[in-house]
Amino acid sequence: MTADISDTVPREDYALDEQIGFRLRLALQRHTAIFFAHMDVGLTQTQYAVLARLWELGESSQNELGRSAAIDSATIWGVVQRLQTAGLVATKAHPSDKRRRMVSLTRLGRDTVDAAIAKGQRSNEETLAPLTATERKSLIALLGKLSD
Amino acid sequence: MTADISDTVPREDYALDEQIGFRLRLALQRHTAIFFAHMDVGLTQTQYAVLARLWELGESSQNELGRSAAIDSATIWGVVQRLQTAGLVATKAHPSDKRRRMVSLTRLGRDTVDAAIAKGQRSNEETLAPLTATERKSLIALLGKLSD
DNA sequence: CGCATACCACTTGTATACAAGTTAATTGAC
DNA sequence: GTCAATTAACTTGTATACAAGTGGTATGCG
Repeated sequence: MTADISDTVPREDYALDEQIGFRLRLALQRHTAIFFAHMDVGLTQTQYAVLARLWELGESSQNELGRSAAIDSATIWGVVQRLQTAGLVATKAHPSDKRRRMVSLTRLGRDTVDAAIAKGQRSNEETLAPLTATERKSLIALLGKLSD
Repeated sequence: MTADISDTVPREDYALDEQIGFRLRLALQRHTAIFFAHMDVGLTQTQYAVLARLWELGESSQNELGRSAAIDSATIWGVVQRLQTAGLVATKAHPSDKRRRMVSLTRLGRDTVDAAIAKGQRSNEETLAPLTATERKSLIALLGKLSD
């Protein structure tokens, strides 16, 4: 009669600090602070992601754009609104599909994202600064496995 | 006269998909979905983190509790309010420091967190399922290096 | 063709997240 | 002991994030 090993493991050690959700939140939190410090143009990470995708994709519908940046349709609506108010994107009706709202970069949006991408890369570098090149690749790969 | 190598790297490859912030957001997003699927008691990740810390720390002041779970004072206020409304925590004045609001688990809160910790661990397992045991340790360690 | 199904934009409601600032209480330097 | 600096709780405002649902539009299948 041996006790189940699980009875001997102090549960409190695993309640929070070793949980992936908490660790991810801490890491993202630190990156968020670094990102804002670099992004003097006033873009949030979400807005940056949308502009970067738009820069890659060219014109696309609002929901399609949201999906490509992992932003649901309720959230992308507000993001596009604010980017439009800021003059960074323009919207127009789709020529044949009346449901679709096509979003594209304005000239100002292109200039902004041109500068922002360099800043995004620098914040990326700073966030990853504690890691070696090998560790960075490893981390990116492991995160990729989690969300693919 | 050779061109700078940086001029030849296609910038778009690094605009978003290879950036740590975006990867962290995707991974956390997937974990959030898994967490909610397991957490049938209606706790959010933040509420879970606060209850788990309270369970570890015992009674503590509101801001102290927030700091221990990496939640700023504006956010912890609302979290504690909602937990109190749900009857999971109780608050009282600090005996000597009139500024402090002491937060503690109620009996219901203890029972809830007892059950929730097991669910949190299962969601942790499911999120990490794509990784081997070695990879899991590696990921946790790398994330730790980013936010320590 | 006609209709069930799916999709798009949008809305509502709840819950973080964080900057910036207010008020009351405490503390440390002198 | 006094006062400047700090801290705790709270407030306001902005920006995600996501569930759930609405209404208009498109589409595929019988």
